[in-house]
Amino acid sequence: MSSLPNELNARVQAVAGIDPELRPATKPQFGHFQSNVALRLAKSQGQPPRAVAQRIVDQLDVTDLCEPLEIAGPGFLNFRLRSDVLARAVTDQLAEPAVGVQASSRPQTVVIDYSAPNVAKQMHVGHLRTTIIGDCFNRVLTAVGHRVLPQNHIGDWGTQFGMLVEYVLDAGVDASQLTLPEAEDLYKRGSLRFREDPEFAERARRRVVALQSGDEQTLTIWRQLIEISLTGFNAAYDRLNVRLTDDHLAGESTYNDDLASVAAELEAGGTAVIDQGALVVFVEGFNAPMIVRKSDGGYGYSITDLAAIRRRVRDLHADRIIYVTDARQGDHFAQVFAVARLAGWLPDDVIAQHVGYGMVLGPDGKPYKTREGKAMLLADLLDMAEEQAAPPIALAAIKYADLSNGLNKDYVFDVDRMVQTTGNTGPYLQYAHARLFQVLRRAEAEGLVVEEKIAVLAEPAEQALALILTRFGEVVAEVADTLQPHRLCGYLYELAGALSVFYEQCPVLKSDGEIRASRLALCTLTKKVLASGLDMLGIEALERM
RNA sequence: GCACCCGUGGCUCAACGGAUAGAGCAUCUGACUACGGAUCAGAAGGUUGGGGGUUCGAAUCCCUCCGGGUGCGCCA
Repeated sequence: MSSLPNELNARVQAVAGIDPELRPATKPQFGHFQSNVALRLAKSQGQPPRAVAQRIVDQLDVTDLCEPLEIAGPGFLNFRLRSDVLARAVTDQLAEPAVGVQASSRPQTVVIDYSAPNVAKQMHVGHLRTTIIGDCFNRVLTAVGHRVLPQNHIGDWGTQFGMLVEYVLDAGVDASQLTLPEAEDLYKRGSLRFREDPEFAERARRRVVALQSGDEQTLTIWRQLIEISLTGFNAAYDRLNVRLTDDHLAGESTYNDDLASVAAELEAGGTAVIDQGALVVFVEGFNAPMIVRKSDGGYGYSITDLAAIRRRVRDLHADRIIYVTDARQGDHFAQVFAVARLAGWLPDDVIAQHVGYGMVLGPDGKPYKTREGKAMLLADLLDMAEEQAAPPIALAAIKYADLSNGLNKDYVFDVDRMVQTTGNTGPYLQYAHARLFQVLRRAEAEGLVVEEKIAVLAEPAEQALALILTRFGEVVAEVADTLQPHRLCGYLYELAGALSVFYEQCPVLKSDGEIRASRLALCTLTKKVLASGLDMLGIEALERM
């Protein structure tokens, strides 16, 4: 079924001839929806905007949906829905299991590449963002009916593992018994020794060869390092309450066996050429070529991304591939996509997009570092927040702070601000939900039957709330399309605000009859929409706080 | 040198080319012993970094300058 705004939009379009671009009214006195269609038509029709507007109003019959139309200002059309129409809309919405979220008319297979921590290293601030954002995309896209395939492209391959394995053997430790922080410590000590001890460096290089040629002892230690890293990662994912599991692992090593054929295919097709001893692809618009194979015969980092694209399209049948990484990798991915298109691995009908996020800044407005200048650990950030609030609230605070700003912007990690229960914060939304839960629980305890019908919508506060509720589906669809979670955040915040006003002005339990029944149903719908929206953000809708 | 991102009240952020640029925090004033006051109502606070241009209309698009950040062959 089409939503009310869509229905209205279509009817106005039928009369006006162009898309009226119906939008929620910017102010209450402008009604519920506004259109500037007359302003846009005025020039081509050679008439004053208000005259054009009048002509549209004369020809338009929407009396079954709206109050009489108004022409305002320079020629805006203002629409106000009839309260019975609005009441029916929210009643219908309440009856839907998805409370207004529509399944996409064109379901896709969507690969989302996110999180991607490095083996033998703990997760840090950067991983916090990619993991939270990727998880949100996963939830939103799943909610609108797409088949989502998360891909955790962990850093489990590369020359550094030669060094690490060699150091583990030297130190005589049992890699299977390490914790992740201990492994990271070994990694750091190994790197140091690699730089200072030429003899060790030479052995480490030979160890890389052993790893690549499948030496059993080397592989065993390598696998143990991965295993203990996964234990650490999964603990972090549990704590973050994100949906990533081992099923979504597809680390760099996954594509190892593909690299030779990727390089060969590029070279055979003439896409890649030898330049200064390296196999590279020159792409128009980039001032440096993409390195496919280095002059020493090793592969560059981009080739793994190419191999991954090839598989994601060929084997996973992706219609859309989304990369959630640091904004600084924007150029890199633009180039990888361009090469993949040239090579034919990324057909025109498959969307590939890089969603770059900004940095997390410390209180000083600079990239968040520890006192020693290292990247802040993810676990430490969570600890800081949990000093200020209970874990589910602290987590909501962090996630909401991350998702409620434009993704491409840097943001300041200010714990005190994020855990506030007032203003545009995660806890404020949780509070709104908990309040509703309590009201409904009391209603139940008092033996009130919560009817699933909103019959009366007389008060402005009720109407305002109902109107916002009906917009839920389109907001979710928009976020699925534009990948801008802050729009969903803004919507939910607006909803919670309208709820507070309603709650203040319209007694629920203290009213009675049809009014009470309607208000209880309105509360039920609001609670469901809040819970659904919060869930898409990866935030737990608490019943009590 | 080339490219990308950002610049909006004291602070943190919104605004799909449309009406008087919206919220929150902080500040000030209020709200029935209050269905959860972890709330709500109100006040004050703006030349949207500067300057040009396009448009009936620009925070938004174009040009230019300033300021901050980032990326640009063999690290990922």
